[in-house]
Amino acid sequence: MTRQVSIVDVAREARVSVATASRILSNSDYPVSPETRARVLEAARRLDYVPDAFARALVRRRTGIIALTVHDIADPYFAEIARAVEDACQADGYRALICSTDRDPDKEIRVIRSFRAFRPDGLILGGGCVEDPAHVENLRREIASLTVRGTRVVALSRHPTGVPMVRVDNVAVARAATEHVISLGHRRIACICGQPNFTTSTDRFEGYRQALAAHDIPFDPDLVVVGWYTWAGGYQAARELLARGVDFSALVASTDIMAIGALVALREAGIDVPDRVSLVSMNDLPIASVVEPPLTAVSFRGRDLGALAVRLILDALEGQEIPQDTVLGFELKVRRSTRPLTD
Amino acid sequence: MTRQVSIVDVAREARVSVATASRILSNSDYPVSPETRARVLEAARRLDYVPDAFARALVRRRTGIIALTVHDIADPYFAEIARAVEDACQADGYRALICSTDRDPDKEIRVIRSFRAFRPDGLILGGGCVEDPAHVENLRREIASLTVRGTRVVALSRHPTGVPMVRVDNVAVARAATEHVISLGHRRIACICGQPNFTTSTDRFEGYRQALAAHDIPFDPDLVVVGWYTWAGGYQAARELLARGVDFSALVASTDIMAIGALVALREAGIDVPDRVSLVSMNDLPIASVVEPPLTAVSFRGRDLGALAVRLILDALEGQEIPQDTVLGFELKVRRSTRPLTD
DNA sequence: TTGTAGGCGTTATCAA
DNA sequence: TTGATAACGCCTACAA
Repeated sequence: MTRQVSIVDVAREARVSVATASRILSNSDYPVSPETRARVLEAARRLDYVPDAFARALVRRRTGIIALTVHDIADPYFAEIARAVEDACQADGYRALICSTDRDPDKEIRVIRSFRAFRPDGLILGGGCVEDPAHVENLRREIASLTVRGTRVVALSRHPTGVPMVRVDNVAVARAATEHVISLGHRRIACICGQPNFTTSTDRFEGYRQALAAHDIPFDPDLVVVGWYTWAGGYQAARELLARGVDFSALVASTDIMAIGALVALREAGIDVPDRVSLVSMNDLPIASVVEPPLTAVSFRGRDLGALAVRLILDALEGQEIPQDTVLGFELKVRRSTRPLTD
Repeated sequence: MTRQVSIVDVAREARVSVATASRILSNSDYPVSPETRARVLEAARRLDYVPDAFARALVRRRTGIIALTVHDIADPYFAEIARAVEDACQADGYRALICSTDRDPDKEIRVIRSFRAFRPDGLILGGGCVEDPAHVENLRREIASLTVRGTRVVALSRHPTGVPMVRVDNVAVARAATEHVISLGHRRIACICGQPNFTTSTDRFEGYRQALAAHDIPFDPDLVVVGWYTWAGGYQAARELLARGVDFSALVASTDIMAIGALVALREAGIDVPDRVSLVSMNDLPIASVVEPPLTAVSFRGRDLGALAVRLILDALEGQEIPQDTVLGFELKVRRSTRPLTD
């Protein structure tokens, strides 16, 4: 294990001072003669020199790192976001540092705290936020100590901590999904929600309620069931719903993944989608259009959220003012999992 | 934007020297009196001190970073691996630095090169490798310059660069998949392969051929079709196969994702799975058991690969010798997408 | 048990 | 246009 080749080696090899070598190798705009430049570049190439990001960060007070928290990188929704963030970072010479929080408030705090050691230039909070005042306060404090050091923070969902947001309006998303089945004549509309207390869950539940209210459909708590944001969660939730023996002709699922789980449960129970139950979901991940039947879904692009968040962080780093709340659009994609209510 | 709180501040606050503060804060085993320790810890807490990972890495010559290349973090297979790597890292105080290469050799080189700036303690090559001699040589060189500096490298697939591997035997995996349908009486067995020249693709294709040969089934190139490792790739490939008008009663897909794409294409063409065509895939991601019909698949856990790779890297960092080739097992999961050949 | 001081690789400030 | 040199924040001999 040899010592790494440093700028000192390059300077010596090119017979210039470290200062000169640095000016060239860090492509500063400091004037330097073409011959020296060529000599240094050549020396660096010959020695296969790669600047040390750590040493550089130490003096520049810029790390080139954008940290990203997600609930679970193995969840396709967050994987997409991560990919978008990664791409946007790469395009600007930044690196993404990704960590999963498992929707665990304590872990979220730990993760962000451990990010602090890396003095990231930016932090993107990818997942929804637990709406517990104590947690929000902890989070706020943790974020503040990053902000103070210059880290720009952006959240990809409604966020009670007050950080700038890039997001979709999840209330509107869920309302659109619910109104779609209402427009098809459905009145007994069940709903699979995510775990309560998360911004995303409460917003989507709220959208469901708003849609019902807007059409004078009485709210029936028996039609609402809660589950984890996984396909197993959707499966379980649908089973619970069926076990209740309540009557419903449409089902609004909070995410594609849960919808797919619910689809399996319905199929197992011999309930045809869409003949007996219309199923509508949200997100519209690629998988949603591949299952049978392809899912009607309110579609929005997680990719765009991630990419834009990076964009805003880079802008902020340049000193620009960034908007407090950027709300992206969505679109209903009608496929074969929903149909008009008959009989 | 204030200056970050450094160990100097903590030392001053606790009225000790920086050295003493460091000894406590870096939990070295250097003896230090309980009172001083308490005072320093308290000061650190009060000041909300978090050691600077960059400064620390600079002097320790350990960064606590394990880099990971994947073909695409948004591909569920790699997302699982990433998650496993992340978890294993976190458990030991390491951080994962993840980058997608898009199966582009040039990008792979660029990514690894850019990793070098971070002097990672470990590098995991998550995806299959292009078997082009020139690329392998470039890769080998890039890897060598990391190794020289102490980075431990592990690949998660057969790797012509000679780095230690943690992998499944993809030849055997594909053979098992193919032999399963053979055992069901199928003889006209089509195959959807990944892009050629990748270790994974060639291995799985080889396994398919071996199985045929072992059962005296003639190899028919018309039954082999190539596609991208995406569901769209599987869809296209299946369409191409159908367009050829060749007769087949079983289809071996190289991955679950491709199998799902193929399933859609078959369904669109009015071909029932498994009644008219038996479909078998490899990997067995969660989604494989959720589609209709649930897929028969050769199952192995990407999670295990990732977790073990981290384990080996940490061992190597401790000075242990690590095995050159660790081959993990697999298992055939028979579900409803395959059935005996009738008539 | 504690403190002093040198150095990790880089950039930036100042002089030349 | 170039070159010394002092930081950046931390750890670790070596001294006390």
